[in-house]
Amino acid sequence: MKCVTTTRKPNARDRILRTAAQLFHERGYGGVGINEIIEKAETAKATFYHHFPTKESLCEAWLEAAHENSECNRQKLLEGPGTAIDKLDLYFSKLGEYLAASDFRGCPYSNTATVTCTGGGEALVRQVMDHKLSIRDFFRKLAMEFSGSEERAREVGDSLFLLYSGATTEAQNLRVLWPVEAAKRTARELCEAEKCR
Amino acid sequence: MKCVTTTRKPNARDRILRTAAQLFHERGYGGVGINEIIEKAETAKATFYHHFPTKESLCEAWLEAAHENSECNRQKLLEGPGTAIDKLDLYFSKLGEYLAASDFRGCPYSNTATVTCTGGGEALVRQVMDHKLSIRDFFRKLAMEFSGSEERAREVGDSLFLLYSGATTEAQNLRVLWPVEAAKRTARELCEAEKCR
DNA sequence: TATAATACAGACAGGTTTGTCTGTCAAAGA
DNA sequence: TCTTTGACAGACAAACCTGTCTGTATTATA
Repeated sequence: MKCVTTTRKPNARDRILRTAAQLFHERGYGGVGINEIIEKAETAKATFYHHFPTKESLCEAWLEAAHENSECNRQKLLEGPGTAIDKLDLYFSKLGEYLAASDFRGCPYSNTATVTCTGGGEALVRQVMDHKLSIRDFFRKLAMEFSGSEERAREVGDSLFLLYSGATTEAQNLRVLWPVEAAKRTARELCEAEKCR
Repeated sequence: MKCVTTTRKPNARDRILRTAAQLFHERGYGGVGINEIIEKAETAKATFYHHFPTKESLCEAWLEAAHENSECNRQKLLEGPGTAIDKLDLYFSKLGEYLAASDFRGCPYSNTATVTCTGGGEALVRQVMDHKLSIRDFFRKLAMEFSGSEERAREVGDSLFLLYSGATTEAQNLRVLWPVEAAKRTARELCEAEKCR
């Protein structure tokens, strides 16, 4: 029943998903068509629609895979060594590397949300929200390390979350890295101010 | 030569620009076609292309008009009464009202930038940058009021700018107002921390 | 060996998009 | 009065888009 181990060609579904991930990230969900995806993935249209009922379902699969990956990275960072400030520093450094490497394409979720706001896509909207709230939670957990109360940690976590989001957005708009550096610095200042509260 | 005073019908160009502004803001540049614009503006396609050589030029005109308006508002706020903290509070309050009133459509410039990243549009990219840098400057000027040095004002201004951007982005993604409230609170904390530095 | 699943190729439908073009009409100014 | 200008109507082209469909080939498993 399930398509478990049985595949004889290099797996068309994976090729499609990988190709779509790259193209969607580079040019956005609306900027890439099915035809280009299947062409670059070297597959047939019938094969595509065998694995994905619609283009939107491909988008969902892409965002879901990306979300699992990013959440795993945040989890590893949380569980790793170092203080919260160290981890924040590392997180923003990695963010800068990621943005520069992807030619300042910004956050795939935010970018997708701006395109799919109209025309149904309720599942996509939900996915974007879940991802964002997961990142918000990550910063909240970090803030727990140095904030007095849980309530205060929520506040500080939200501050860090906004700095992260703003840095990502404006690095994309301005195609520069200073927003990430500014966010990193502000985050550090925020944490230090919090410790002597 | 110039189209100065002479118009006999209620001015088709204005109608097109006004209609486009509304539709672009509601559904994004890529989500609205020429046909819908001219239909809702009750004009003809030939008239449209008489005033705007391309769809992109219409987008430029839209963003330019919006930029002038928003810059004027910021200037008035800067010149108005009250402390910098008062002005920041007011600014974020107005931002929340704006986002809620426009059904959390976020920043038109950022939204446009995600769509037009590919396919030329060098002028549009420049317009987005100019707008963003103008807002950055606004926060920098506010920070000058309570920051010790000009250098420090630049840093604090950037922090505020990122909070603003993050709040706008995440209010759009999550369709809620708390990011704006969190940004307002963090901005206030930042200012107060700066004063006793 | 037979079956079922996966893959391929590519035509096709029906819709959208931007932009061009032809031609008519009304009114302001020379 | 005549010319110019802006506006109107709408057909049309050419390119895209998503999704359907027919038909064939390969291969693992029952």
